[in-house]
Amino acid sequence: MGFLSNQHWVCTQPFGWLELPTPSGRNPMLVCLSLKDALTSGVGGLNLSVEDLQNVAAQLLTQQSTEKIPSSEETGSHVPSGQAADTPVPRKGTEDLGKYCRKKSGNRPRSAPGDSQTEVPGGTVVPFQELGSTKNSAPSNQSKRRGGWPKGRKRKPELVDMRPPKAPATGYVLYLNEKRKNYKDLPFPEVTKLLGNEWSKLSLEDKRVYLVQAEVEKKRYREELKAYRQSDVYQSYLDRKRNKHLQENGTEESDMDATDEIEDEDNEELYCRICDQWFSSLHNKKEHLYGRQHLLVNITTNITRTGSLRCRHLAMYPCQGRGQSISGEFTKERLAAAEQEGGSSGYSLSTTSLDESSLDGFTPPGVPGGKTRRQEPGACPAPDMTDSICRLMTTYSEREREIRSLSSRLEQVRTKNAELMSALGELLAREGRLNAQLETETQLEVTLEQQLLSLWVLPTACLSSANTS
DNA sequence: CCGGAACATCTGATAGATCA
DNA sequence: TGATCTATCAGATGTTCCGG
Repeated sequence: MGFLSNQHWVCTQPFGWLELPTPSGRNPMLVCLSLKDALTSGVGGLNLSVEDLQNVAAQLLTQQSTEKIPSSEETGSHVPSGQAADTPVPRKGTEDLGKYCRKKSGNRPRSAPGDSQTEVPGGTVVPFQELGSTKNSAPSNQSKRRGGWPKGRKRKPELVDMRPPKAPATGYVLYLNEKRKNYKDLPFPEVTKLLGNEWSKLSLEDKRVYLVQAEVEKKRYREELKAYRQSDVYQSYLDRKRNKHLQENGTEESDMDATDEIEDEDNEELYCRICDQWFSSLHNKKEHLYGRQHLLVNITTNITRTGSLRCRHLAMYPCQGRGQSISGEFTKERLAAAEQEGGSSGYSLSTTSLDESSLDGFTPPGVPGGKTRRQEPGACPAPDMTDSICRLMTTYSEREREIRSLSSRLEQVRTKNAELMSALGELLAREGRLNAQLETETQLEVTLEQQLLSLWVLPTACLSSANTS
């Protein structure tokens, strides 16, 4: 959603506040616009110039980089005054939302899709509770306390002969393990906070090392789990359990657990071609598709192709979209449909979502079947648009470099500032000490002068008495 | 379908249960 | 009774499951 300010359109989704220059002559009314819409509904459809599009992208970049810099207040904000000055509700699909939810509810939120790791199912699905972990056997109303072993807990696992395989560590955990050594003197929660912060600031490229390791871990786990489930020990345990359930409830319990799905999970449906990531469920993948990370990857990796396709489209149908509502919501259904389409046609979601698919609803008069347009041969090259896209990309990278160098400069200045402040503190302390010393010595001087004076009194008295005698 | 709860990973200290 | 074992706690991230 967005609104029209004096000079700018301000929109909040999907990247937060985003300012667009107000096109001249546009009716100043409430306008619903997201960046995705701006991009997907076409420059022509929005009546936006190429410069406008560049502005949008530049702002997107700035905002993206701003979020990477810790002290965002110093880099300026797109949030209008009075808006969310204290604790704004983070957007869905961002890591901040996770922190917000945790803070608010004191509980753990769902994963942030944008930060999804390449997790594959089977991670924590062993029937742990039933098999032996005693964690869940604790009374639910038991108040939390530090340490100790609550009464009523079982001490030994039911399956002592064979333990289920250890669940695989995620990329984040692997990162924690490696970096934790560097902070041995800090308490555990402090280190976790620190490293959690670092992890969320890490680029995808930097995370990749750990994610790959996590993937190996996961494969190991899946193999071990499979072996575990096929073991005699486990089978006999299942039999015992089934019999027990039969005796207690009169019905046979299904021994199906999540590990049964292991064989089926290597499924293309769970793979995101754009981000090269696997997901453990369609649900997780869907969450990822709506997330910022996915969209940003889309934009950066496909904008060139998108530009050429779009300009081809616009060149063919120059009037398309003019005067249309720009509030076209980029619905989840459309995203999902676009992704499906991408799967079947070889196009990625990004390609479809950012160009053709989003225009499908705008079939120009007299052109039946919008989708057939994209196969239209002999489209015009529209070189000016391509140039603009190239310029946009250049601006993109220049801004990023600039922001990076400014960030590092800021860091240096801060360090220097801290050093100066510390030196100033020392000097002030020294000044205080010297002042105190001066005062002491002044007092001493006065005392000495008095003593000297009193010493002079005796000889003078003696001399005067001798003279008189 | 969505949101929330539960639980997994990591380390190390600690308290309480259990066993010889 | 002492030694040993194990849950719990801290915080962050990620996954899975379940109920509305």
